[in-house]
Amino acid sequence: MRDFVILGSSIITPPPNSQPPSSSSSSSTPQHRHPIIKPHKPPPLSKLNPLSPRNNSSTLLQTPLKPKQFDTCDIDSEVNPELLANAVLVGIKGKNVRSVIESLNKVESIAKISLSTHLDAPVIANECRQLVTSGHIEEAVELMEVLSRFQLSIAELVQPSDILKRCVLKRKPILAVRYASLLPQALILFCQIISEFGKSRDLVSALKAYDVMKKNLKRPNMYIYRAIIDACGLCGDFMKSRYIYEDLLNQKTTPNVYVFNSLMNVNAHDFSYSLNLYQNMQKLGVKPDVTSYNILLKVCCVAGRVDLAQDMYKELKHLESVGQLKLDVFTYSTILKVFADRKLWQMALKIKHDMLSAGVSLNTVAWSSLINAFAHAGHVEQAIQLFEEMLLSGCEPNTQCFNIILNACVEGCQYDRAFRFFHSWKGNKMLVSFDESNNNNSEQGGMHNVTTVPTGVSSSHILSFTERFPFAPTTSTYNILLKACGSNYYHAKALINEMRTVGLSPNQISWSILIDICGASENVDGVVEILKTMIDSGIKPDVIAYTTAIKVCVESRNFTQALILYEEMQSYGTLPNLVTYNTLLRARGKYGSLREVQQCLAIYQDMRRAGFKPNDYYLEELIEEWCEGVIQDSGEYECEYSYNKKPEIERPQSLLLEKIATHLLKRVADILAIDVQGLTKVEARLVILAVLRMIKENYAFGHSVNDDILIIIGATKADESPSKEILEVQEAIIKLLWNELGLEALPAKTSFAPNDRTKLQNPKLLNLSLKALPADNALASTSGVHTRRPAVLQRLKVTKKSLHRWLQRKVSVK
DNA sequence: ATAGGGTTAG
Repeated sequence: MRDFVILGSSIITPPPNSQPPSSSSSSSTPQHRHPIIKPHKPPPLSKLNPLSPRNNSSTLLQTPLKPKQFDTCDIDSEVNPELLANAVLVGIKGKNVRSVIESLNKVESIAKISLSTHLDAPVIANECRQLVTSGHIEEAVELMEVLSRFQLSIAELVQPSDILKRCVLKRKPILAVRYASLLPQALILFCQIISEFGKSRDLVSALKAYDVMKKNLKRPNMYIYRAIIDACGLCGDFMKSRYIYEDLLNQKTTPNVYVFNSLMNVNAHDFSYSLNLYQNMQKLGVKPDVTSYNILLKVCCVAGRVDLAQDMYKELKHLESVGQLKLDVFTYSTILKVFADRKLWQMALKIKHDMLSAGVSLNTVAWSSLINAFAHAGHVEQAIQLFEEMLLSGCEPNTQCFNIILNACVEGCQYDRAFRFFHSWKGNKMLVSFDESNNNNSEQGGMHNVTTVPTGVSSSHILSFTERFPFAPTTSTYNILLKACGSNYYHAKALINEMRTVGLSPNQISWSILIDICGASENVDGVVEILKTMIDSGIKPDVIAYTTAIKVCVESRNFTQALILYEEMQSYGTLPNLVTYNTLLRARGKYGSLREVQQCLAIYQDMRRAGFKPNDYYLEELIEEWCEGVIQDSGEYECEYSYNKKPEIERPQSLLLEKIATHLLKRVADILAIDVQGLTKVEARLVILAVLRMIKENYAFGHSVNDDILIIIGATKADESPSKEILEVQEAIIKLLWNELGLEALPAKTSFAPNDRTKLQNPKLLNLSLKALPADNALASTSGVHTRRPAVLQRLKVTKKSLHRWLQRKVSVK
C-alpha cells in the first residue's frame, strides 16, 4: 500500500518534463537507457490489452512512471550488482519471491547500482508469468512494483487483462489498482477494473477500487465516475450512484454529459429522479445529446408514460426538422417499445414509417419491438408477416426475435403453431415425447381451427427463410413454450426435462409457469412437490413462485396449505408483496369458519405492518360474506360450525386481532362494550361485525342479549373536539349500524365527563347522522356544566331493543 | 464512454 500511494500519485501528477508514453522520442530520455529490459515503450494497446476500447489513449494516459526516489538510508551502497542480480534470480527460481523483494528493497538508488544491466529480463518475465498463472498474484504484483523502481518496464511481462481478471476473480480490488498504477495506461485499466468488478456483481470491490483511485487522483476523472456509476447500475444499487453524484457536486465538479447519461440510465426506474437529473444537467449548462434523450425516453417507457414519451418523440422530431439533432435507431427502438408495451400496434407502424422516411433502417431490435407490438395485441398473422418482411429486408433474426414469434403464437392461443415453429427451426432434431393428438385436442380450446387451416403456407414460407439462420433456444424460449403447454402438465414436465438435455436449466420463471400449469388440475400436492424440486435444484423460489403456488391452494380451496406456504416463504426470507396478500385475501369467499376469517384478518394485519395499503375492498367483501352472508342463511350454520370452540388467535400482537379476540372470547352475556379504540374505520367495522356475528350465532344457541351494547371509539380531552380520526370512525360506525344493519345507535353519555356537547357538532357528522338520531340533540344539550376531566370517552350505544329486532330477522335487510 | 428487443403471480 505504501508503495502504491506514491506510485499512484506519480501517475496523476506528471512531472512537468514528462512525455506522453506514446511519444516516439521517449527512448532518448535518460529514464529509458536500460539495455536488457526494454524501456517504457508500450506495445499497441490493442495487443497489450484486448479489453481496451481504443488504441489512441493519449487523452487518457498521463505519464510513464516516475521512478521512486529512495530515501537516503544506511543500506550498504557497496552492494555488488552482479551478486545481487544473481541473488535475485536464485530467489525467483527458488520461488522465494519474498526474499527477492527484500533484497531489491535494500538497494538504495539506481544511480549507484545499475542492477538492471545484470538482470535477465526474459527469465524474470517468465517467472512473473508463472507466479500469475499459479495464482500468486500478490507476489507477482509486488515483484513488479519493485522492478518498476529499477526502471524495468513491466508492461511486457504479463498480459494486464490476465492479471486484472484474476484480481477480479479473487476479489482483490486494491491489488488490481496497485498493478494498474504501474502501467502507462493506468487510467484505462482503472475504468476496466471498476467495470469488471461491476460485471461480476461485486460492487463492494468496485467501490473499494474506486475509493483508492479517487484518493490518488488530483482531479476528478469523468471516465472513472462513469465506470463506477455503471457498476452501481449493474449491481442494482442505484442509491450508491446517487451518493457518488452528490459527492461530485459537493466537490463543485460539474459532471459531463456521459456521467449524466449514466446516472439517468442507472436511475431510469425512478421517473422523478431521472427527470430531476435532466433538469440539473441543463442548469449546469451540460448540453444533452441524443443518448440523453434516448435514456429519457426509456425512463418514460419504464414508467409507462406513453403520453410523455409521445410528447418527447414529437419534440425530438421537431428538433430534428430544424437540424438540431438526428434521431438514431435507438430512439426509434425505444419509442417502438413504448407502443409495443401498450399494444399500440398502429402507432408502432407509424414509427416504422417515420424511420423509413428518415432514412434510418430497422435493425433486429427495432424489428423485434415492432413485431412485439402485434404479438402483444394478439395479431399473430400480422406479426408473422412482419417477421417475413424483416427476413426479406435482409435483417437477420436472433433468438430473441424467434422468441417473440413464439410468444405471438402463445398470446394468440395458437399453442400448436408455436410448437410447429419451434420444431421446424430446430430441424426436428428433438421432439418431445408426448402425445401430440392429445395436445391438439385438449389445449387448443376455441382456437383449434387456427392451428390447422391457414397456417401451413405461412409457416413453411418462414421455414424456407429461417433454415439459414441459427436458432439457439434459451431458457426464455422454453419458458414461452411452457406456456404453450396450456394445462398439459405432462407435456410441461417433458419440456423441463428436455431443457436439461440441451444444457439449459429451468429458472424461477420456468418453475413458476410449471406451478401454474400443475395448479390447473388443482394438484396442490404437485405444486408443493415442484417447490421442493426447485429448492433442491438450487433455485430459491421468489415471491412470484410462492404467490403462484398460493394461488393454486386458494383456488383449490386448500386454505391451510396456502397459509403453510405463506409462512414458509417468510421463513426463507422471501417477503410477500401486494399481489401475495391480495391473492390470500381474494380467497375470502371460500372461507366459512370463524377461524379462517381470523387467519384472514391476521394476513390483513401483516399486510399493514409490511407497509402495504390495506385493501378495503377485499376486506369489506370478506366481512360481507362472512357476517352478512351468514345472516342470510341463518338456519344452517349451527351445524356447520362449532362456535363453542375458543377461537385460536394466532397473532396476539395485532391490535385488531387482540380486540376481536377479547370480544369473541367473552360469553354473550358479558358483551357490554365493544372497544375499537385505536383502530381505523375499516378495522372498527370489522370488530363490530365480528362481535355482531358472534352475538347472532350465540343467539342461535339460545343466548340472548340482555343489555345495550356500548361501542367505545376513542378518548378526547374534555375541552377539545374529538379528533378527525375519531369522528371518521364514528361516522363509519353509525353508517354501518344504521344503514347496513338497521340497528339503533345513539351517542352514549360517558361516566368520565357528562358534557358530551362537542361530540356531534361536527357538521359533516350532523349531516350524516342527525336525521337518524333524533335523540341525539336532546341528549347533547341537557348538560351545561363544564368539568375539567382530562379525557372524555367517545361512545355509541346500540340499543337492546334494536338488537333483538335484528336477531329475530331471518333474512338480511341487504 | 453512455442508450434499444423476448419469458412468471393479482
